[in-house]
Amino acid sequence: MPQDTHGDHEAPARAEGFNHARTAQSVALLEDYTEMIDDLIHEHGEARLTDIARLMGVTHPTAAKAVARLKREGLAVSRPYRGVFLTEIGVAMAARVRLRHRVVVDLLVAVGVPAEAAEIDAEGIEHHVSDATLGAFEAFLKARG
Amino acid sequence: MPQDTHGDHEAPARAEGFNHARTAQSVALLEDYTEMIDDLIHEHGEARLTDIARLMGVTHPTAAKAVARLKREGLAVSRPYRGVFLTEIGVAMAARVRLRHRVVVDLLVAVGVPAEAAEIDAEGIEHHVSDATLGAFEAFLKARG
DNA sequence: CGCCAAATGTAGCCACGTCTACACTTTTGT
DNA sequence: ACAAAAGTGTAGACGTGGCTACATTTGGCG
Ligand SMILES: [Mn+2]
Ligand SMILES: [Mn+2]
Ligand SMILES: [Mn+2]
Ligand SMILES: [Mn+2]
Repeated sequence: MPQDTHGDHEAPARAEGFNHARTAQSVALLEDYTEMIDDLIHEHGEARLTDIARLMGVTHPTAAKAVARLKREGLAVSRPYRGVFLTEIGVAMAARVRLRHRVVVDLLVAVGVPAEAAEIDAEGIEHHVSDATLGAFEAFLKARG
Repeated sequence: MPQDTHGDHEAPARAEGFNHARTAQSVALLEDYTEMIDDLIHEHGEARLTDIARLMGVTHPTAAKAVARLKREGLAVSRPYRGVFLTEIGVAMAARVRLRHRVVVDLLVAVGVPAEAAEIDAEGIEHHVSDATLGAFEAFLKARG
């Protein structure tokens, strides 16, 4: 993972995209989990670890470690054997991530990608869409009606 | 990384996108390095480890490990203290990856993303673009002239 | 030719994300 | 109320991708 001691100090222009991609990847997991937890809370009133794990397609210890990282980074809170909840920051991230996810799917569909492929690919693509790109996507979609 | 023992055996539909993204990420590094090595060979006749490292934005031991993985997976060959070369499979991957990279950048630009952001974001996005999506991108671009 | 700088190899550290296996707690059902 | 089932915690293993530090080889140059 991007242990990111610094690394960027004199990277050639060519390397910029790679460094960005590495950074994006390191937050992708946080984004997916916060969005998922937010979804579960809205749908079932709480986010149980088992449900998180099942829907993320991982085993429960993997989800537990992810939640531990969310807590460490101030995005979530939880007490032993109880559900997981998002902090204010976590909720904000979830909202941002959900919007971007939807925009990406819509953009893909708008340019002709089949809905099913759009959903699947968007799950990975979304984490690499910068604000500039997101803005362009929104403008493109708006100009389409 | 996707240690992928199997995992997918009874994943709910919701998890499919996440599993795909994890798999894509596990080959992203191979794709970027093969493309870079191919670039260097075309530009300088050979791909030296130091150049690979510098252009990828990592230290040379990191690049060395990546090359070791490329060799292990049958994508590259090299002898100690000499340059790195791609196998037939490696060359094929590089060609495929380069095409997809270009199509992604073109698509982004076509929908209004600034060129600079398009280049940077494409470096991450490309690895999550399925064949179906790539085909749709190409069709969209063609229909634009 | 021989030396020195640059390139490459290698060892070893760390953080992460995944898993299995097992321990413990909570909930459920009779 | 208690036993069984389900959920959760935790330890430990593994592969990966970063890094630093140091050893070795190559190659160019005086
Ligand atoms: Mn995602
Ligand atoms: Mn998403
Ligand atoms: Mn890339
Ligand atoms: Mn690329």
